Amino acid sequence: MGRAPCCDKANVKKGPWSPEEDSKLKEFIEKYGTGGNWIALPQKAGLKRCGKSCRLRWLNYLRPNIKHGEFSDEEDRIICSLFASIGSRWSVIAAQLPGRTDNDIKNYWNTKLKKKLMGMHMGPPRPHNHHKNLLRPPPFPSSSHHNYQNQPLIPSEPLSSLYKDLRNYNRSFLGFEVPVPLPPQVSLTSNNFSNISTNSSSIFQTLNYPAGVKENNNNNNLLVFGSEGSCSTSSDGSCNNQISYDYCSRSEINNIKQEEMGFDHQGFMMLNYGNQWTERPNGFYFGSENNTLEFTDLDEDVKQQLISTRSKNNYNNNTIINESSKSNSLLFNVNESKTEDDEKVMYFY
DNA sequence: AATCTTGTCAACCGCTAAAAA
DNA sequence: TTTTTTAGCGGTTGACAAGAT
Repeated sequence: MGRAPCCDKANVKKGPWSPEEDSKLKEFIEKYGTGGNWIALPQKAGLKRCGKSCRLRWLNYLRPNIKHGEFSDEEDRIICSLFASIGSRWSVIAAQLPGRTDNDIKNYWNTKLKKKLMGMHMGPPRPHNHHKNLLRPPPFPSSSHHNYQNQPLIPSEPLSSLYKDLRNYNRSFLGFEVPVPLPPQVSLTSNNFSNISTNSSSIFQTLNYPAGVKENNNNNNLLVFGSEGSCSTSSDGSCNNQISYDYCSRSEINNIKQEEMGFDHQGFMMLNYGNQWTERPNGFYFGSENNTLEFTDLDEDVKQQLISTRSKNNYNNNTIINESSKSNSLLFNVNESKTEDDEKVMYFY
């Protein structure tokens, strides 16, 4: 037989914590610690709460050195960089931000940061009926009681050439062209993945270049970051918002059709140019020139996590790789570059 | 002023891997 | 070895606040 049940589910309090409960929990843990056993703790501390609830309350709110309030630009940058590289692994991201909890970062990303980035790339609404049949409202947030139907999701001028191309395919695409130089001589397999940490300084680049990508110095790559626009709508009207990205060459884009992609896209973008978050010629930017997240700056355990995640994947040519089986995680749609003459284009949806 | 819409965030839910019996 | 629970994680909910109409 297994363990005894943790608590009498019918007899535990739920909902917001009172100040009295908070002080009971805080005092108990400060005096006796958790003892590595959250299940036994509430009874010992005189709380009618589930151990799980106590743990969450302590970790997210009561424990010392928790930072509340505004996130700094530096924190924004780290969150965005890591999210771009590893997706919604909030605990890993939180490990890089002392005093911040995974819950906090998750909430911040979902309610503010995502929109903040979006806002940087969305200009004023176009004239009435312009591209009426093409543009869609933003797909997030997923919460069913929100209604974004009337908000514009239209890029600033000039539209990227890619966007114009894709109009021909009647796709709902919002993206921007950005020069993203490829690192020199990236030629990866799952076996030598770890080698790249010495070749490429930015984790953004380090983790995104698929196997077989060759050197490219024309600085004409595209990185787009955002949400899936096809937005499978459930019965209650909510959307599943999947952040994902694509990598492919421009010649592939010119031939691509919506059905072949499997989904259409709406996106916003962050980019990394010359190993730095940098300004785009038309004026929008994220981060600053001397303010980049280096792979080598990361904790060893984070590096290992990133590497092991990547190593699990199969890098055969022209395969679609799911980075994680969990919902709302990054979806890798990796297409091998065809020739060295192709312009390499990286999309980040 | 009343009502409706949208934003925020603490807390809960459900899943998975690991641990315990 | 099998069964059951726990710990930890990420996704989602819902109460409340703030803003818009």
